[in-house]
Amino acid sequence: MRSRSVDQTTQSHQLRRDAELNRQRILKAAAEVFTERGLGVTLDQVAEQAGVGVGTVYRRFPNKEALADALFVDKLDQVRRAAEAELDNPDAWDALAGFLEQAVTLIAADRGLRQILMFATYSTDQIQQARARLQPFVIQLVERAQREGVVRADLHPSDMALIEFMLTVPAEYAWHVRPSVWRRYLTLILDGLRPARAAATPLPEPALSRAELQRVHDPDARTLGTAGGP
Amino acid sequence: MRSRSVDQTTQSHQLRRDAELNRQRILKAAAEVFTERGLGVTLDQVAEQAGVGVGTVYRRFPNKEALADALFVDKLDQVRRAAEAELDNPDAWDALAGFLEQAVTLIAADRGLRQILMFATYSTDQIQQARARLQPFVIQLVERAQREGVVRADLHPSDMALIEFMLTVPAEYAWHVRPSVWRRYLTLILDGLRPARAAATPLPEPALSRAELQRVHDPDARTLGTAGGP
Amino acid sequence: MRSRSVDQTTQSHQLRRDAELNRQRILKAAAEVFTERGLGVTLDQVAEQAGVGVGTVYRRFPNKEALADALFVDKLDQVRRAAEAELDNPDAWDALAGFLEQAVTLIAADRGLRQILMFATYSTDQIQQARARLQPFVIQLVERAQREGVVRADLHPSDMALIEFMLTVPAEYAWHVRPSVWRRYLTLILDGLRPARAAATPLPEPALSRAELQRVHDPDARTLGTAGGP
Amino acid sequence: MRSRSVDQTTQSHQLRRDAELNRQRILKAAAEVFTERGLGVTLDQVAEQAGVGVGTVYRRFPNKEALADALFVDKLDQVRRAAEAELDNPDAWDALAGFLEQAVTLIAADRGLRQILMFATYSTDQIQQARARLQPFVIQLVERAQREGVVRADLHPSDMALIEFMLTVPAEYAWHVRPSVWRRYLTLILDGLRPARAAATPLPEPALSRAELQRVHDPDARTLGTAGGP
DNA sequence: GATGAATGAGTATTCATTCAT
DNA sequence: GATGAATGAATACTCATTCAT
Repeated sequence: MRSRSVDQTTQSHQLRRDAELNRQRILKAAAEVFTERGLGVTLDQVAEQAGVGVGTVYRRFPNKEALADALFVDKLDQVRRAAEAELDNPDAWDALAGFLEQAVTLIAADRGLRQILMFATYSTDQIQQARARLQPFVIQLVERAQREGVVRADLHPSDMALIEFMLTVPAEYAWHVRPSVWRRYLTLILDGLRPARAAATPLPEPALSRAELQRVHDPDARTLGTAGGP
Repeated sequence: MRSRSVDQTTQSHQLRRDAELNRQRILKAAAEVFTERGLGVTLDQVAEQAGVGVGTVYRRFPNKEALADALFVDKLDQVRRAAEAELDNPDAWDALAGFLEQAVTLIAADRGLRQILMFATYSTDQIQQARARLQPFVIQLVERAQREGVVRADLHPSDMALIEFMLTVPAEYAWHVRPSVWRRYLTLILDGLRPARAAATPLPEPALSRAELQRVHDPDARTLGTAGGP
Repeated sequence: MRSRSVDQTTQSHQLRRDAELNRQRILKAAAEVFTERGLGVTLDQVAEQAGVGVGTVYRRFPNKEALADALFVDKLDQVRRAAEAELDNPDAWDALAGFLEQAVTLIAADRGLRQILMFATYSTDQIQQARARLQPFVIQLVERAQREGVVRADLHPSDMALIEFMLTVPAEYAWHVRPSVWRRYLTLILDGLRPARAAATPLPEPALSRAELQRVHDPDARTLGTAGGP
Repeated sequence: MRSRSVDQTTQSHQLRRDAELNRQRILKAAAEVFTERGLGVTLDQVAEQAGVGVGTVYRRFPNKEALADALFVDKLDQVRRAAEAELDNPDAWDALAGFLEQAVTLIAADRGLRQILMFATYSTDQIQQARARLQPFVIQLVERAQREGVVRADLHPSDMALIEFMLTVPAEYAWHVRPSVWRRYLTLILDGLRPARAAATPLPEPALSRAELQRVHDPDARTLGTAGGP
């Protein structure tokens, strides 16, 4: 039935299409408002942005967390595609480094996601599965580099995730003053990942200046109030 | 020192002392509950732990944020003392590395602080001043190491803070399963800080296992709900 | 009877039959879920149990209340049949007592109905009519008993309904610990209905024990929250 | 300290007095709105009636149920006083009957309470204690009557509560058309409580007329919607 | 100064009902 | 007719902050 690809005319499919459309709208809206204003936003705000009623959001996602998880799953799959693509890179080191860069680029662009990384439930089935889909590619990237001796031997594939998360910090921290500063620290870490090296790789970004440090947190965007930590 | 300087009526003296005592009690209580339960606790809880009324907390600190900032200032001063102490270390590299380790140890032990680092206002006068007090020591540590050629030349003193914050991530992330795992990443970064090196320093902690990754977020301790992000 | 009367296109005939089938399905489903979980269930749950969409429920019944009323009408008709049957009982007293017992048995078995009795609209036309259908039989039962002097003279037929409703209370109250305890109070009331009597009829059930009283309300089943009372 | 009765001047007492005053205001308001509109009212509505903020209500009572329980405890204590008073009645039967009448009068006057009787948690400590305070007096009333042979021998003290609850039904049912009709059924039950009797006691109220039956439920006051059953 | 009582805006979530497909 | 997606008003409860005592 579904294999007739383009032409789907049954009524129930019609409905599903509408519903799916709304689901996409909601995810898009959530990505937007989470990115702009962080996880603290109301699902009402998400609904408004999506142009649907709150009830609709709740019909698709049992609660805020589930919505955040869905976004996370989406992003994990994008990261997987990046890993997959880098496997084609003939240079094992470039592949690994390129993967990290792309992964952090994806994550660092999305403020909501950066928070999700710290707060989301990592035990959701959905997330477990997305993680499982990503894992093999990362393992290949790491093991190939180790086989070729271009990365330190004691690096473990699971370190990759932590490194990505760590690089999230400069991105979040300097979001308002210099969002790209995380590349400086990526270079630093990459230098740490080498088994041995003759010289330091020049850091690609200047450090945050004193002035930048002072403007680090945009007062408008901040709120500490009811912040329930993990 | 303070108890002798100015001559005032015993009455007001008493009051000042009481007030200061209360201030200390509140800070101590806040450190405790923030550490145990994160920034999400109510000020009523802080007040209760301190054995004072909420009103008293508000008399000492204009709002919750200011209290968090004060704790941060406290911690910055501890970090300063660590930096100061490491200046006596005859080995410039050991001094720098030792400082980083101590700094992260101080920060990583304190859950509330880890959250403050992501959420607190960094532009408070108090914080600016504490930062200013710390800065010269860090500069000395970095510059001495650079002078002796034991650290990469393009490291900037302000990088140190970002590195500390980054290492906060594995600490926070793996808090329930292996709080010490951040040392693994400290070693990695230290290797990255070297100007050149013949071999990789063995990583001191095993990577998070698959099982640990699954238990990363303690469901009891998590809450996303009204989490107001920065 | 209905299948023969009017001659219509098979089409519309079919539709009517389907519609009636659905109506029955919905009533059955409603009876089931109301009985199991009380009136608090959503109409979505009723629809699901019936295997139809919510929209279909609303096509058959203008709102939740109307559905409840329909169930009540159903039950009233069952009660009517009980009354009708008892008219054949040669003993006027036994007929009256037997009717009460059967009526309460019917009502007490159904949790949703017990709640409907407190909350439903009693002025619906449907209900008025069902009541009207029942009334003559009750009148006969009462008047025969009075004529034979086996029941107090000042009993009014309309008292019967109130007595049934009253007996609903022990049934609802002790639902989790001893659903049959209402028989104790039926006996008590029957003794009160006698014009005169030489002795008390032994009560058929023990009173609720202290332990039973404490378990009266099953914490799992209770909810007060948004309970909209009458 | 407190024994100095009238003159209390310590500050903390001052505050307690205010708080207690508000507590009383809230209880009074709750009794009023519960009585008028049933348990379905919002605590916001209770707060408004009391002239305080919702927060204040929640400061005194953790939730709606606790407030309802508190009212119930209050009422149980009034019932206890009624029982206590009736012990002085030289006629054992009159005492028992008088107690029932007073108890139902107290309960039937309060619509919220009638609902609480069906929905409240009966396992609260507060309620257990209030019940424990009442129990001995009821036992005395029943046992004295049994000793004197004026009540049926198999009546159990715990029956008294159920009888009161049962009589709540006509009160609730006929609330808008004839709130006093429950007396008719009290008489009936009292006749049932006698060990033997020569004649029926004339029922003190006429039965509900057909017209009254039709007006039984005030459409304004009804709501079925989210009614969560017990 | 200290207290803790009071406040009320704010939030996640539910569910009866409507309506486009 | 049937479906189930969409709606959004309504509700219980929290907590940072203020202020009377």
